[in-house]
Amino acid sequence: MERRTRQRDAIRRVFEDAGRPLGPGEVLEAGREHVEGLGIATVYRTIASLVESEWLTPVELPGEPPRYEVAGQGHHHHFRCRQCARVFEIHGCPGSLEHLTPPGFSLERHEVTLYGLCTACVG
Amino acid sequence: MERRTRQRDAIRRVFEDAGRPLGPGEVLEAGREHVEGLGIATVYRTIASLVESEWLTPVELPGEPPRYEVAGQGHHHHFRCRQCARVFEIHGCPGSLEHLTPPGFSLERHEVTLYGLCTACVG
DNA sequence: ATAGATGCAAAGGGTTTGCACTTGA
DNA sequence: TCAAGTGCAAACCCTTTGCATCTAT
Repeated sequence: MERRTRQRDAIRRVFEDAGRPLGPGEVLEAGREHVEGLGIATVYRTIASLVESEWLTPVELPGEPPRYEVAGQGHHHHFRCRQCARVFEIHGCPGSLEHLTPPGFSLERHEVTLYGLCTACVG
Repeated sequence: MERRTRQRDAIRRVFEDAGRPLGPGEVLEAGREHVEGLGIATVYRTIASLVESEWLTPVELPGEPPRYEVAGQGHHHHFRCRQCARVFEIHGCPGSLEHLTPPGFSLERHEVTLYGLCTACVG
């Protein structure tokens, strides 16, 4: 992926405007407002290319298909609202979890997902 | 699912012997050592039934199809080996993660997954 | 005897790929 | 110009479902 196309521009725009992790279906829907007739295959291929070039980062939550967010935000975790299903970034980390690692195992990284209600849904 | 069958017995046996979360493919493979010709559809149907009756609990890790483990083990987390892809139970928990929760959000539960190498793969 | 359970094969749903057409440089 | 990029449709992979057969009770 080297050329600049309407489709690629639209897809990047969609992620920048969203400011939260998006799935391929959401990208297709939003992208079609910029490029009529945008195809799902192009969305998948462009996402794969943007992940490859590290412009996007995959966001994988348990039991859900992958979402993607703009890369370069450093180590962080996510909070998923059980009411509206939106995913938010959490700027904080429980820190080293070495003390949970079984003897003889080697810890390399961790994932933490919080669940509950977001501000909008707590009311 | 009410009747006792060779297939159902074999599948429960497989989970009890494994002592770790298994996916449908692993269950099929191991189950065929007890019941020749065991079908994948039976595995899926039996797992669904055992989850329904709360004998099994789904284990969902980020970006992977669900595994299942014998229920009733209380709150715990998992460690996934990046080498052999097996998943192990961790008996421990970082504790309350309230301090990571954004203001105005309500925390209900959390998931933690550790990644690295298991004892067998560290060597 | 008979309703539940099984195995096969076909159907689904989301993702990937092949291919001819379009388009950016 | 002409290879990269796109859209369509078919292929894929894993999971679910329909249906005839088998079997536990």
